[in-house]
Amino acid sequence: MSDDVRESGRGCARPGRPGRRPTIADVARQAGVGAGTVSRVLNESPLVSAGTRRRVLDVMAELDYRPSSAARQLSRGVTHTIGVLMSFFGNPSAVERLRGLMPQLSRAGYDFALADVESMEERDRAFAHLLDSSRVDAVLIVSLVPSQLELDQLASATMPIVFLDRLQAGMPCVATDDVQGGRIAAEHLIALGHRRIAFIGDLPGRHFFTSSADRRTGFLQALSAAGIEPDPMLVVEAPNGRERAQAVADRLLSLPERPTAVFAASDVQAFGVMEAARARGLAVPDDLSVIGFDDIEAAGFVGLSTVRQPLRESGEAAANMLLELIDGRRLERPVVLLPLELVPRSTTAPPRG
Amino acid sequence: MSDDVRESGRGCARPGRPGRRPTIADVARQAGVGAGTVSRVLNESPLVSAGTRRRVLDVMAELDYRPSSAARQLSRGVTHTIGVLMSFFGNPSAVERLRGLMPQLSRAGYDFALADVESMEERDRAFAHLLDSSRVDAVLIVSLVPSQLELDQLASATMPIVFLDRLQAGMPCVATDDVQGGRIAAEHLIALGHRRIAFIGDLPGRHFFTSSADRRTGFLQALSAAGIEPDPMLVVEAPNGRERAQAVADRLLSLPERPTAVFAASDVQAFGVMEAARARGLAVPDDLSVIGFDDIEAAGFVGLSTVRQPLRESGEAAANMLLELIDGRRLERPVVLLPLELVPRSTTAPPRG
DNA sequence: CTGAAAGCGCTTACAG
DNA sequence: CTGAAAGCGCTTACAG
Repeated sequence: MSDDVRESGRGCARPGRPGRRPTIADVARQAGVGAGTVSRVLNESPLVSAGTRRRVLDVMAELDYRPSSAARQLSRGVTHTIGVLMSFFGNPSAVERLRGLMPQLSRAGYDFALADVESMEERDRAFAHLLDSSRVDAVLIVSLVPSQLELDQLASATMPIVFLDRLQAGMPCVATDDVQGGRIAAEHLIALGHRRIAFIGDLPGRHFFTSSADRRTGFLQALSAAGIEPDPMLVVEAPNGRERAQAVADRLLSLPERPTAVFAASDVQAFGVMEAARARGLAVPDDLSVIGFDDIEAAGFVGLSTVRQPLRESGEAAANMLLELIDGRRLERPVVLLPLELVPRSTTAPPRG
Repeated sequence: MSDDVRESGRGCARPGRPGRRPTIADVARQAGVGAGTVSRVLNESPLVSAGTRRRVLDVMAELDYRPSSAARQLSRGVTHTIGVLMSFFGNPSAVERLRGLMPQLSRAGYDFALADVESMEERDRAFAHLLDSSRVDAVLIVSLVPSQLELDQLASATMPIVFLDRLQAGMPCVATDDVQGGRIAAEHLIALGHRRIAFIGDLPGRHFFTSSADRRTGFLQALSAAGIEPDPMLVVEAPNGRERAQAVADRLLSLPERPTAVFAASDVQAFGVMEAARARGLAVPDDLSVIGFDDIEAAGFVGLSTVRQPLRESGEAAANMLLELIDGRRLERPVVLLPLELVPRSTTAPPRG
C-alpha cells in the first residue's frame, strides 16, 4: 500500500491527468493546506509550523513538484537571471572573462541569458530583448562599444547595467587601461634595446572595440618618451585574425629597413607575425622580437611574450558589481581599473649586434 | 503640443506613475481598445483590422511598451529558451560547439539559459533547475555523461532533450566515433613506420567523459590490426591539463626503450608532451612524433598534427535537432555521427633511421 | 473584427 | 501560524 503510493509518485506523471505537471494547488490539496502555506514553505518563511512544513515537503517530494519559474517571476517581479551581451567569438578572451563571472553569480542563484552578438542584426535584437526588465534582473555588456541609439535605450532601462572591458562614462564598469598596456609592451622592447619597432593593431571591426587603438596610443607615447620618432610605415592595422596579421607582417618584414621588433595588439595577431617571420626564415627572437597582448592560453604553449590582462578577475569584479547593484546597494567603486602585467617569455630579446 | 506628447513618451517612465512600466492594459486604454486586441496585435493575429492595428502600434511606440516575457510564458506555456548544460571550461572545444549552436537558434528566436557545471554541486543544481519545463522549451547536454539518477530525472522530464558529444542510448544525440578517432591517429603513426607508440589519455574526471577511453580503444585496435603488441608501459592516463600530461610524458621519455611516437587524447595534452620532449632536448618530429586530438586553434599555431572533430558542425546539427523536436516533429535521424578527419602537420614524421 | 472574462501558477497583504 | 482572495501581465476561447 505505501509501496503503491510511492510507485505512483514516481514515474512520468500523476495518474489521472497525464502530462500535467503538479501545481501549487495540487500540493496544497494533497497536504490539506492552503496554497499560501505551500508558498510559504517554498520561500522558507518562518511563518509555518514545523509539522505543517514537514507534511508539505513530503507531498512536494511525492508529487515531484517543481514551482513554475514563470509564475514566480510574474508575481514577484524578479527573474534571477543576468543578461549577458557579448561577442562570444570575435574575442577569444571573452570566454575567460565568463569563467570569472559565472561561478559567483550562479552560486548566488542566478541564471544567465546569453546573447551572442556577431552581426549588427543580432546586436539590435539582443539589445531590445535584454532590456526587457521582465526578462533579466541586470545586464552585463562585454567589450562592446554602444552606439548613441543604444546608449539612449540603456538610459531608459530600469535594471542595473555594468560594462566589462569598456570604460563607459557614467556607467559602472570594469576595465583595464589599454593605453598603459601599450606603454608596457613598448617599454619592454625599448628596454631590450630596440629602436625600430613596429605596431600591428586590430582594425576596429563591426563592434567598434577601442582597445587596439588605445594600445597604439600607449605604444606611441612610450616611443616618444624614449626619444624615438615612430616610423609611420611601421604602425599599421589589420582586420582581426591571424592570417590578416600575417599578411601585414610579411609586408613589414620585406621593408628595406625592417623592424627589429613587433608589438601586436593581440596574441592572435602576434602568432600571425611569428608565422610571417618563419616563412621568411627569420629567427624569433634573434632576428625579430615579438610581443603580443592578452596572454591567451596558446601564448604559454608557444612561449610568446605578452601583456597579460586579468581576464578571470575582471569577470569576478563584474559579478560583484552586479550583485551589489541588484541588492540596491551603492557601488563604492563604480569604476574598477584592473592592472596589466608584462609577461616576458622567449619571443623577445635584445636586437642582434 | 504634439511635441509635448512625444517628450513625455520618451525618457524613463510615463508621467504619473514613475518607474512603472506600461502594461498591456495601459496600451489598451490609451488606444481605446480591449487588452485582447492589443494582445492580438502583439501576436500578429489576422483578426485585427488594419486601422486598429495601426493605432495600437502607434500607442505601443509612444509608450515604449514591451510585453512582459514572464506573463507571456505563464499564459502560453512556452519560454523560447533553450537550456544548455555544459562544462564550459573543462573542455576547450565546448565553446566552438556553441559557436555552431547559437546563431541558428537565436535566429529562430530562442534564448539560452546556460548552466556551467564544473563541480558536482553545480551539476545537481543545474539538472534540477533546467528540467523545470516552465524555464526552458528544450535542453541540450554537452559532453556530460549522466548518472543513473540523472537519467531518471531526464526520463521524467517533459521537454525534449538532446545530447551533444555523447552517445546516449535511447536519446537523440550528436556525436563522433571516438573509437574510430583513436584508430585514425594510430594508423597515421603506423603508416609513418612507428612501432613503439605511446598513448596518453585523460583520466575520467568528475564529469565522466568517456571520449579518452574510447580513443584508447581505437588506438589499441589499430595496433592489433597492424600486428603490433602494445606495451602496457606505454599506455597511460593523466588527470586533464597540460602540466600533468607533461609530467607523465617525461616519465615515458625517460624509459630505456622510449617510444618514437605519442598519441595524446587531446591537443592540450599533446602540448604537454611537446614540452616534455623539448625539456629533454628531443626534437619533434625527428626524435619523437606527436599527434593530438581536437584540432583546437592553438594546434594550428604550433603545427601540431591532430585528429579534427567537426565541432562547429556538431553544434549546428544539435540546433537542428532541438528545433525539430520543439516543433513536435519526429527526428529522421535521432543519432547523428559526425566524421573525424586526420590533420597531419609538422609534428609527425617517420621515425629516425 | 472586437470586448469581457477566465485562466496560467505563483506571492502577499489581510484578517483571523 | 494559516486560509481566502486579489494581483502579477499576458492569452484565448466565448459570445457577439
